[in-house]
Formats: sequence, structure tokens, C-alpha cells
Amino acid sequence: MKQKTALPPPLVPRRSGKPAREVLKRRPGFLIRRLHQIHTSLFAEECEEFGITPVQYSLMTALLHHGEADQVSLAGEVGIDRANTTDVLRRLEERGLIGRKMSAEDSRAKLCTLTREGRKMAMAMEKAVRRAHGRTVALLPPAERKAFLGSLRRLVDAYNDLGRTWLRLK
Amino acid sequence: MKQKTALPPPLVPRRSGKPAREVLKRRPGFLIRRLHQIHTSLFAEECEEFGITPVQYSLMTALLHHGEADQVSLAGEVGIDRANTTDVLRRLEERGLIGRKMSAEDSRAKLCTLTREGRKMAMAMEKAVRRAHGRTVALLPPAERKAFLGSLRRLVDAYNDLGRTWLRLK
DNA sequence: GATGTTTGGTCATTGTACTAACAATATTGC
DNA sequence: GCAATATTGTTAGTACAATGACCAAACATC
Repeated sequence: MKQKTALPPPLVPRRSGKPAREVLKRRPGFLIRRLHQIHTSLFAEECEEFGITPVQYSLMTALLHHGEADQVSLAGEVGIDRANTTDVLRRLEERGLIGRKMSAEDSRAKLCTLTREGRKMAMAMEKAVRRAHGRTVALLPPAERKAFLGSLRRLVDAYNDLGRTWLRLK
Repeated sequence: MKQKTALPPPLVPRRSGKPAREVLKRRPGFLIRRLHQIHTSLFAEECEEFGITPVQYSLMTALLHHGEADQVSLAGEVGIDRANTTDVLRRLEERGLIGRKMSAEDSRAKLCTLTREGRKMAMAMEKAVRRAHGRTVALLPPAERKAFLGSLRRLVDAYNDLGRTWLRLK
């Protein structure tokens, strides 16, 4: 019988003694994903009593400033696609934090507004939200922090204000 | 009868003429989320032919370096929780890119390895992955890029190496 | 060596995020 | 004015990401 041995796991290129973590941490995308997770956790911790997520709060912020807006505009402001926007707005509506009504001018569009409770909640959250964002970059000394946020913004602007929201692939 | 008027949407604090986007872009967490989305798009674009996501590739990288590892260790290396790890590994297994077998020493643990195809795929992807990560920060001039990645790493290290993976709340 | 705690993996649930497809409505071209 | 095209919101499907609950195996301690 031929060599029917279970094919012992062919030696993997164990390139170094270093844990994979060291390799991963040289990848920009990996670091960005991790920092995003970290911020999400900090936000959840600071805003626990409100039960609002970062994206939900972004939408509420947009509505605070616009007063009234259709879903596609909101999606563009906040940087999520309209399918996702539908979901998040549905959850906010179910909690009574926003209201939606048909537009008079364009009967396809739905105009969204914060309810009284929604507006109250958004304003009540302000301090907690500020803490969450602050803590995310608090460990950088002021000058480095400023530079870091500048670079971050530069990258987001470059990719965001050309295309609209998410990258248009193809 | 009292004032039963439908309560016209009480004037929202339209704080400025600026679009909400300007306000959002001053929030670290918002910028980080957007950059994460941008990287995900670039990764998807560069790695389209492989159909592998960033997290899947991180797991494959960890396996390339470890040769064999249980799921909790992998979760720790890659920075996702074990429930999510189960999902992602199941998908990789279904595609024949990894294999899982019970550990001899600890019959609760499952040891994961890349299959031959998985290893081949991981190595074939290397260039595309490098391009994706490169493009994510390519718009920063070299010195600024270096500083940016340094800050990023500093933040991730600070929060990650204390706790284990994601932040432990409470 | 029976008891109590911790750990590894899974499942269910919730939420973000994208694509693709769809129906209804608007807009554009001719 | 009408056909072609574009846009708005929704749904379905897939994938990440976290929590909480659960079981079985391992460990710890007495």
C-alpha cells in the first residue's frame, strides 16, 4: 500500500519565534480595526446607561444639526450605506427616539427628526460621549494626539469627500 | 379644549450652518470607524479574487506563524472574542482552508491548522494584502505616516496588552 | 476522591456594514 | 408626452463583533 499515512501537517513556515501578534501589529489595517474595537468598548462603557451605540449617536447628532433629513442624506453624513441606515433608524424609531414621515416634495423620501425624548437623550449623553472619545486617545501626549487626529482626518477626508460614503469599488 | 395641536416639531438647536459632518469629524471615534471602513473596502478590492476578509486573513496569518493553535489562543492573537472566532473558523473550515482536530492533551480544545490549500492561499495573498494596507495610509507623507502608525500602535498596545483582547468592561 | 471553580467551545441574540435585488417614484432625453 | 434612466427606501443574504448562557472537560482544594 502506498503511503497512506495521514499526511502529517506539512511544516508550516514558522518564520520566527515572534508571536503572530508582532506581525499583525505592523499592518495598518489590523491596528485600525483594533482601535475601533477599543473605542466601541469605551463608548459602551461610558454610555451604558443610555444604551446607544456610536453609530446611533452619530445619526442623532446629524439630526440635531439638520433638524430634519431624509435617509440618504443622513447616510452620507454619517458614512454608512442606506441599507444599514434603514436598520439603525428602525431601531431608533422603535425606541421612540426619532420619527419618520413621508416627504411632501418627494414621495419616495422619508424625513426623519428627533422626537422630544430623542433630543433630550442626545443632549444628556453629550458629556459621556465626550469622555469616551477623549479616553480613546488620552494616552497620547497632547502634541502627538493632535498630529494623530490630523492624520486620521486627512485620510478620512481624502477617501471620503471624493467618493461619498464608503468607497465605491469598481 | 386645551392646546391639543399636534405639537409642531419643537425647534431643534440648529447650532450652526455647518453640516453635521464637521462636528462628527472632530470625534476620534468617528474618524476611526470611517478609516476602518475605508481599509475594509480597500482590502476587499485588492483581495477580491480570494474572497478573504481582513479578519480571516489575520487568523490565517496567526496559523502560519504558530503552525497549530487552539481557538482561544487564536482569538487572543487576533483580538476577537472566542464566540466570533468560532464563526470565522467554521467558515474557513467549510472552505477547506483550515482543519480542526481535538487536542490530545486537553479534550476540550480544538487544534487548528492551515490545510495545504489554506497555506497556499495565505502566501498567494501576501502581495495583495500588502497593497491594501499600504494604500490605507499611502496618502500620508512618509514621516507623518510613520508617526501615525506609531501612535496607532501605542494606543492599541496600551489597551490591548493590559486586558486580553477587547476591553474588559466592569 | 467528591466538590467547586475555571476554562474551551458553542449557541442565541443584538447590532454594525456591505452587496444585490426590488418596487415605487422622479428625472432626463428625445 | 413618453421611454429610458436614476434615485429612495426596503428586504434578503453574508460577515464581523460583542454579550450571556450553557455544557463538558480540566483543575484545585480540601
